[in-house]
Amino acid sequence: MLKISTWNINSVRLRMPIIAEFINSRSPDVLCLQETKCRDAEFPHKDFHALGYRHIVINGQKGYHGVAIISKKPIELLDKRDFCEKGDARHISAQLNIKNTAITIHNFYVPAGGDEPDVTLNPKFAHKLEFLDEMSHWVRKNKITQSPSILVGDLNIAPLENDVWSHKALLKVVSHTPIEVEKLNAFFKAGEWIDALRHFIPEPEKLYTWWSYRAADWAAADRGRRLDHILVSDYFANRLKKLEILKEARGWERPSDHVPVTIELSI
DNA sequence: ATGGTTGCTTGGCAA
Repeated sequence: MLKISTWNINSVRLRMPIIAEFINSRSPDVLCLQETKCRDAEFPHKDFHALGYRHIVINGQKGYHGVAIISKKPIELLDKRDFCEKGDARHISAQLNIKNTAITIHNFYVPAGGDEPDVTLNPKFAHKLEFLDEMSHWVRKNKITQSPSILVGDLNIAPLENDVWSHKALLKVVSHTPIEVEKLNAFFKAGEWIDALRHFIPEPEKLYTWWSYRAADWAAADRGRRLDHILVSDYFANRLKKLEILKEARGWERPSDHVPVTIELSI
């Protein structure tokens, strides 16, 4: 079995106590983090080593973005791809070998896209759409899904109607606009990815991984969105065994606004 | 319709 988790941590240094809490209770083989928000030299390697994770690859930058793959078993760094050539730390990939099977793990932090869903008024929204187009091109050109591949991360889009608390209320809110959903679906199609979360919990059940910091009472309002995703290539179609979306982590001490998502795969 | 919070860093952005 392979147990892999993804979590937008919103500052890895600040969140180390709850990362330890998560690791001690769930103990994934591989933990993928987004929004680490520190330079590579500032990454808390020692804390992860002490928790039993000695194999770490990181793509960090000062203050913004940043992704990491943290593993109990040896992993090999494959790539840190600069989508849209902006120098942002939004992707890292690594290879994990289990029982003579080479598994590629891609960890993404897709641009949030700002507040205004208009490419002419908002360059951040244009960047987000361009980033998604480039992802589709990349997955097709490099035949990413023709070998055993797992893609995780904060894709900053909730594609399905029940991936948000109100489809109608969010149609003009960045993360759920039709153009973003169309681009993300094009990416899904380009790789023939399997949506692992919806494999376990199909529509029309509501499914969220993020709750805003701005709600007075996030749990009572429960106005969430499914922004975090795990996609697997065809190799894993009959190997998906278990899913956990750890909603309670949103209520932990000094939480991230995202919660950890974990799947188990048989290899 | 608007404002609400958090993190990085100390003045505003970005989310």
